[in-house]
Amino acid sequence: MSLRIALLGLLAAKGPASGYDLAKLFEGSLNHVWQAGHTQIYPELVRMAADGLLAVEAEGARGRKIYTIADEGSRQLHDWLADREPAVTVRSETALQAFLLPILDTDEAIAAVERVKARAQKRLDDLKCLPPVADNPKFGKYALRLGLAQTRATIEWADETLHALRTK
Amino acid sequence: MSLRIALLGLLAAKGPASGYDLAKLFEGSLNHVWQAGHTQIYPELVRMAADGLLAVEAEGARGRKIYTIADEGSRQLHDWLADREPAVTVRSETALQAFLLPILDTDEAIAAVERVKARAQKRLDDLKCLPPVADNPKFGKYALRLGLAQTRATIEWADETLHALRTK
DNA sequence: GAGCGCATGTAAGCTGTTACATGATTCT
DNA sequence: AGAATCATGTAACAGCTTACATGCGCTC
Repeated sequence: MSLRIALLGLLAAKGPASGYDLAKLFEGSLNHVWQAGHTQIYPELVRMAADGLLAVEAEGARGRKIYTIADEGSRQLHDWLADREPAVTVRSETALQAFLLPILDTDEAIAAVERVKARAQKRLDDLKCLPPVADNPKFGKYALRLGLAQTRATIEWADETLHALRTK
Repeated sequence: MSLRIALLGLLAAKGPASGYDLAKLFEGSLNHVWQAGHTQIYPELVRMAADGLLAVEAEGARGRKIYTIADEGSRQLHDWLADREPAVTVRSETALQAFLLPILDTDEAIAAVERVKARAQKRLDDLKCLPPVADNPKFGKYALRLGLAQTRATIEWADETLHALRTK
């Protein structure tokens, strides 16, 4: 379901696009928020068109199809954004490692937390140089700030945890 | 894979337990870190026993099986914790809503962010009264702090975003 | 015309969810 | 005795990943 919303959102932000375009856009903009590869995107677009959420605007060389958002698609996108209570299924390997940290002895635990910190640092850097979505700086702005805030929180947790591990 | 680790970790923390015990423990402790219901846990335990990660210590009334962690299980748990670079597949409906916020007009957007904030607030409260895992306060301590830090970051983001939306 | 990147797709397999099924104990 | 809840499971389906397949268009 959320994959549909993500695709509708990208089409709303960028206008008509092919599956390939959307897959690229996905990677460059939504990646820190939702993930999907082309193998998931292509068939989903077909289903969405069959369900009347998208229209095929044009068909070009080598089967390239340009999709546009249809009225029903806009409607569902808007309704989801305005009404949906977001589901909160957390599945974080990082948090799982944090949970089980006491199983390791101190120096192994320190190494593990250092790894978490390094990753978060890298992510922070990546987020800082994300390009705007379809030259439309509004889109993604709030999600970017949310990502930054949460990543900074992770780094602070790592520092605090390293300190606790080292002074015990 | 991570489900196995979570189950191994709980068995390491708590000692011998049945599938039902583990499902309850999961819900009460790991829920903010990883999710799994009994329909996923029961068959996984059977497979883990078949793979030699667990041993069936006893079989009681109505098919109740008590699992213990086997040496191979301990080994795999330790190796995963010590070596595994945690995968970072983010799939957050909240972040997706944040991403697409500009599609809504201002008052709808404000309402959506208010909802996010209320949920985060509730989660914060829930986290604060989590019981210790199997009377073992070490386990889950670090993950709890990580959850708190990230949830607080979300609340701060919501406040900042509400302010931005209201003064424009 | 050979090689490389572009662009689209299919298929098998794994993970996770929802719905259903069933017998055992405990409570009233 | 009947109802609730404990405890274990199965089956169908939805969502996602990995691996494979293929053909077009451009460049050298």
